[in-house]
Amino acid sequence: MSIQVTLPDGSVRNFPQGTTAMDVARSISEGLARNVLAAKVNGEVRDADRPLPGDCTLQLLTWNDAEGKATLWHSSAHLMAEAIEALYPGTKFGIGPPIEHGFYYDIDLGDRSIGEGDFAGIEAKMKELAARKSTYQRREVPKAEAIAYFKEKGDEYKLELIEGLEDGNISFYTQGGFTDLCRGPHIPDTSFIKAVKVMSVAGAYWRGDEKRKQLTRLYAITFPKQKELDEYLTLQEEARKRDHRKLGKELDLFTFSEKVGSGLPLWLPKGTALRERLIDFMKRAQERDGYQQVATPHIGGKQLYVTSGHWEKYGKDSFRPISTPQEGEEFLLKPMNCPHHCEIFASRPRSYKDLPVRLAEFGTVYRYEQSGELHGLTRVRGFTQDDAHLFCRADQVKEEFMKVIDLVLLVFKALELHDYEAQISLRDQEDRSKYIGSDENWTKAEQAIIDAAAEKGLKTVVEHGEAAFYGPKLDFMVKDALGRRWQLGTIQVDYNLPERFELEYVGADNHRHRPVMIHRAPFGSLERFVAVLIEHTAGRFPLWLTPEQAIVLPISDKFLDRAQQVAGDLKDSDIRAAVDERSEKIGRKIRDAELAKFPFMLILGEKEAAEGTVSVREQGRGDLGTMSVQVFADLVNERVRQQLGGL
RNA sequence: GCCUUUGUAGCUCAGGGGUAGAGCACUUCCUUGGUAAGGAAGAGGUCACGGGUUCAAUUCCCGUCAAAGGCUCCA
Repeated sequence: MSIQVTLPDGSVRNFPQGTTAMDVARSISEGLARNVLAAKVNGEVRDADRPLPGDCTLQLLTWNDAEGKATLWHSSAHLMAEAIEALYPGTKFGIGPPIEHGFYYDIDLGDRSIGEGDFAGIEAKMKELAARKSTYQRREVPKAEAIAYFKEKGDEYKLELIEGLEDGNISFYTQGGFTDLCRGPHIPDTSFIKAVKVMSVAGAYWRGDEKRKQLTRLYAITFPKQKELDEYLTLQEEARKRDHRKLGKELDLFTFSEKVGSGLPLWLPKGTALRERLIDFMKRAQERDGYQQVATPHIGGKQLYVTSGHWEKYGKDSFRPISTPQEGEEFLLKPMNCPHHCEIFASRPRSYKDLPVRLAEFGTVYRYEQSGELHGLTRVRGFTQDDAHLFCRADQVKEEFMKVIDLVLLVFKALELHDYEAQISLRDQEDRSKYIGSDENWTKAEQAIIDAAAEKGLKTVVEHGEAAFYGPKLDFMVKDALGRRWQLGTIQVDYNLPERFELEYVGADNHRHRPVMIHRAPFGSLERFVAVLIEHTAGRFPLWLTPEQAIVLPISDKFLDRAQQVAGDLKDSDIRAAVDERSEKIGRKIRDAELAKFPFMLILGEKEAAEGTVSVREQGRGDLGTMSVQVFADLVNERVRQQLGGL
C-alpha cells in the first residue's frame, strides 16, 4: 500500500504508508530536510515527524513561511517554560502562544518576581536546553490522566484549560524534562532554536479578564540564526530612533501639556505648517474631484447622536454632555462629522440629478479614550479627520469608489508610501441578520467594491465577516520603511445613517429614494497620519511637505547680507529657506543642518557671492556642486511638482 | 480604566535624609573660518504636584497628575 502526496508545485509522488513529512523532505533534499520546521497537510499545520494520514497535499514549512516561524516560536515558548521551571521551581503556567514577533508565556511566580535583570539568566538556560537537541514528543492523553497530571503539579491554570477541552482531543508535548498541555504542532527538536532574546516583562490578566489574577507575561523572540536576531534587534533600535514622539519633539512639530490634558496634542508652528500643507494638498485634490467644503461646529445637540445611534452605542463611554445653564439643553462634543453632514444633505430637497453630493470637512472630533490607551499622536482624544461623505445612488457606488481609490493612491504617491494593499471587508456569510440595509443593496455594494478595486489593479485581501454592521468597507494597509503595517485610508459604505436621518432624493421616476452614503478619509486622522509619516521618513519629509526646504550657510559673517538676499529670492520662488546667522565655522553649520534634516544646504562664500551662485549640498547625499540661485530654485520646484503628481 | 515602571535644567541623564550635578542647547565675549562639533565666561532648578514621617525630605511613606510598556477597548 502506498499513499499519494501532492506537493505545492502540483507534482504527485508515491510513498509507503507511515511516511512522515520529514521523510518526504529528505527524499527531495537533505538541505530542505534540515530546514523543515513543520508541515501543512491538507491545509492543517502538523508536526513534521508525524506519519502522513494517507493521500494528501503537503507543504513543507520552513522559516520562510509565516506558519513555520509561528511553529518555531510556539516551540520556543515551551523551551522558555522549561527554562523557567528549572530556574524558578514551582512556577505555574498559563498560556504561551506565538505572536507577530516572537512569543510570550504567562506565568504565575507566586511571591517571586522577574525583572529585566533576570533576562540574561533565562536566555542562557534556554540556549543550554536548546543545545541538548531534545525532541518534542507528542502524546494523546485521556482527560482524566491530563487532570491528574496537573493536579499533581498543582497548576490550576492548566486544569482550567483542560476543563474546556473534550476528552479524546487532548495532547501533551514533552521536550527534555518539561511536559505541557498543547495542541501542537512543534518543530522536530530544540536545536533549531539558535538565538534567544527575552524582550520584556509585563502584567496580563489570566484569560484577559481584569477581575482575575494578574500573571507575569514574559515576551521573547527566537531565531534559527544569530544573524537574524541581530538584524531584528537593529530594526528595533531603528524603530526607537524613528519614534514620532521623540522626533516630533526634536523637530518642533508638536507637544503636550499636562494642563491642557493628556491625549490633546498642541501643534507647534512648524508642525502646523506641515499640517496645513497636507490639508491644502487634499483640498486641491478634492476640488478637482467635485467635493464641496463645508464647516460644522464642534458640538452638536444630544438628539443628533440619539438619532444617529451613537448615543446609545457609545454615550456611556464618552465625554459627558455639556449643557446650557438656563434651559439645561444638552450638547455633545462631536465624536464624528457624519451626523452634521447628514443634516446638511437633508437641509433641502435633492434630485437624482444632484447626486453624488460630496461634502468634505477637516473636522476636529473628540473621543474619550481610556487613559492607558493614549499614545503620542497615534491615539489621542482630539483629532482632525480629512472627512467627507458622498451621498449617491446605489448605481454610483462603484464609480465613486474608483474615484476615492484614485485619491488615496495620489496621497500615497505624494508621501512616498509605495508598499500597500487593500483589505475589503464583507459581510459574514453565515449570519446576515446582524447587518442593516437590504440584502440586494449589500450584494450590489460588495460587488461594486470588489470590481472597483480590481479595475484599479489593487492588491487586495478579502475578509468575510469584517464589515461594520452598517456597510462593507475597503481599508488600505500600508507598509512603512521598516516593514511595519499601518492601516491608513478607509472607504466605507453606510446604509444606517441615511435610514436613521431619513435622507431622501427624488428619482427620475418622481418617487422618493434613499441615498447610499460613503464615508471616506484618505489620511484618516491628520494626527495619526503625521505620526506614521514621521516614522516612515525618519523625519526626512518629502520636499513639498517639509517645514524648511533649505538653509543658507554663509562661510563667515561677511556674507550674511548676501545670505539674506538669497533666502529672500528663494522665498519669491515659493521656496521655504532659513539662514544660519551664527558666527560658527562652516563645518559646524553643516553638521547642525544635517542633524536638523534640512533637505538642502546652500553654502555661500566669497566665490559664490561674487558669482551670484550657491554651493548646494543635499542632506545625507553630500555636495551637488555650484549653481545659480535660479537653477537651484527650479530644481526644487521641479522636484516638488513631480512629488505632487501634477496637482 | 487595570497592572508594572518612571518623573531631577530646554534636551539626554547622573546623584542622594543635612548648600543640586554633567554633557548638549541657551546668553555674552573672543574667533571670521570652504563641506559633519573653534575657545572662554555666564545664566538657568519649588528635584511633577499635594499630604505624611523626621530636628531636617529632592531623597523614605501615602495620594494625585503625567509618561513608558502591557492588558482590556476603539464610531
